[in-house]
Amino acid sequence: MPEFLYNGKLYYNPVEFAMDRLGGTWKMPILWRLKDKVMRYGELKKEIPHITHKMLTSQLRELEEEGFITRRVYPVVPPKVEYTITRRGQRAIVIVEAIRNYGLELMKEVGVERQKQPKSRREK
Amino acid sequence: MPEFLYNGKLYYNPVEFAMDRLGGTWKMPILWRLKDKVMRYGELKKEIPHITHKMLTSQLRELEEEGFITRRVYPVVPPKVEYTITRRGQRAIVIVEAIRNYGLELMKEVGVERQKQPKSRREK
DNA sequence: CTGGATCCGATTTGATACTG
DNA sequence: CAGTATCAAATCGGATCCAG
Repeated sequence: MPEFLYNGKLYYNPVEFAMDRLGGTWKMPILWRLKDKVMRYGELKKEIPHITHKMLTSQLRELEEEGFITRRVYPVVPPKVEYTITRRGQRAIVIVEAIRNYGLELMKEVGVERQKQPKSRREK
Repeated sequence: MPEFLYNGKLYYNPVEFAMDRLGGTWKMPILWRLKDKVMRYGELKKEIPHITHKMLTSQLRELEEEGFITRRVYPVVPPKVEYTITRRGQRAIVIVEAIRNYGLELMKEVGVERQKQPKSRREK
């Protein structure tokens, strides 16, 4: 069994190492949004409705630290910050996509019902 | 944004759905061990040295509930229980393998050092 | 040998208030 | 608009004990 240290943390296998970087509820959804476009903080917040402010900022920080996205601050007021996916992030998208497709497959298999949005009351 | 209920829990996207079933520190390593062989509880425990009793049993239960493995009890004393991967589990292995390879790639990229095992003191 | 139950500390997350 | 700080709630994980 491989076993190694990285940034002071002990990992037992490559899966754990990868999941420590991409896992959790929000990192992959965030990366997915940045897949093919630059986005501002507020745009991400709108497109991922249930994420809290705290989680969005903390997950963006971690993704940045690990080199999956870059953060660009424009020195204007009010502040403007753009997030862009990096080459490493693009590589991760391949995995996210595989997991996403697998999730869809699994949902079909177990018969998950998509929530119907009432016609005249769409999510804001 | 899709959004759906399954077993009383709310999910926001397919990635989250998949990760809820395969995520966590131990589920993929367990599945990985069962990839091509039937194993008893004690064998799994030995091959995944750092997992605790509690985590191994709880993760095996969840994998079973979600249909990734089957549990076969032999009515003997002392008890003998075998765990086998299912077709659904085999399908998941494809994903585990993708993540595993990605993890290895990432480790190389960031320069993770594998722990060298001293020649005469191998892990038991 | 396998596994359930309990206790308890550590870690994660959410809500809220405050800032330039 | 974007971000930080703080506190409380919830979840997770490890250690331990008991049981068939």
